Amino acid sequence: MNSPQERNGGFLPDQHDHGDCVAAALEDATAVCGERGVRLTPVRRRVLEIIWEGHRPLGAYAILEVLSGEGHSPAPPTVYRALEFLLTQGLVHRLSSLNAFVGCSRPGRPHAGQFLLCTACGTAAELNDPGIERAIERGAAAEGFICREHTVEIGGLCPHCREA
Amino acid sequence: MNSPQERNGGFLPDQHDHGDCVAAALEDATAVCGERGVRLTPVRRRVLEIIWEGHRPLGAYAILEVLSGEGHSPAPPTVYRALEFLLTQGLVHRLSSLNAFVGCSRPGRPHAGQFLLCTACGTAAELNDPGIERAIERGAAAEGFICREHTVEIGGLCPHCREA
DNA sequence: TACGGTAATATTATGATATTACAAGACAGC
DNA sequence: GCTGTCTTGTAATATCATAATATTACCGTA
Repeated sequence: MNSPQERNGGFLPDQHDHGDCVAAALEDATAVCGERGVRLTPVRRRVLEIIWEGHRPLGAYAILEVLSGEGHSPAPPTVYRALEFLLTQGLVHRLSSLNAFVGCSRPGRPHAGQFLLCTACGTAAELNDPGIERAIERGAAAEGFICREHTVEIGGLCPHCREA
Repeated sequence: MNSPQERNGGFLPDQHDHGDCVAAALEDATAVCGERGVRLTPVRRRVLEIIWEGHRPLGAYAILEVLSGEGHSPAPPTVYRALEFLLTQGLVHRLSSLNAFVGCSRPGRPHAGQFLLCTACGTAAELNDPGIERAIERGAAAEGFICREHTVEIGGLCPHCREA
């Protein structure tokens, strides 16, 4: 298995073995939580799994709906709490331009990341591009601004959809 | 007066003549709308003015509240419609990380921009930094992604607040 | 196995943001 | 002044998120 730091955050072929993605993500999450002594409870684990079931960002209420179809119908705060936990642990990212959540492809330590969002098929890819980070840092510094966090979300067409 | 392309989007001194900012923004907006044959109606003009009354992003319901204090109490759709018009004409920007709107310091043609958002005082500055845009373009291209639009919102401390 | 402490979840309600659908009014061009 | 179009008003509702409080599960201790 890949270490958490190396997992592919890019666009994958349609036919990739997605079960592996989910399994690897859960394995990483279990490891990370274990190291930190925090608990990946059933709700948290299931929410993470639901998010990983597609490579596309999912809204909190979509997650809620999946859970409701499983005999277990939590109220919004339960899902939001699970999401908050996963965000804090750096296991998922929140995309503010979509009000949605996506699995982190490089769990281990919280980080900002940059996201490519395909407007045609809805899939997302995560970058952690030092060039972008440097450019932002430099642009901010030129205004005398101290950068603490950033949101970078790029809409467009993924490699699969650009052809269609 | 500055041309629309040249207006300062950065952090201004506290004591700058803010009346001039507002006046200039409205003048630009009037010119831009005139050229395009679209109507800067009283509601639209007033919403733009309210947004420009501070250099900090304002939520739709905050705008609504200001309007309500003026004897004129429109419902949310009126404000959202005015905002949509202003967005379309490139006169304001929407900041998704804040669910708020801020005046565009470079009206004339719609563009994405990058935003520095001070978490201490709430002011915003607009960049249009070719370095950031190039870095994003390059990062996206490396994944085979065609970039159509981007959201870049940077949280941190503005020059005034970094000292306090 | 009872106890107390802590973390997690459930429940209820509400706040905040945004949109839909349709009716009524204002305006420009003829 | 008509006529068609653009704009605004109005009511209802959808969507996203959190507050406040209560309850339950789990853990260590004895």
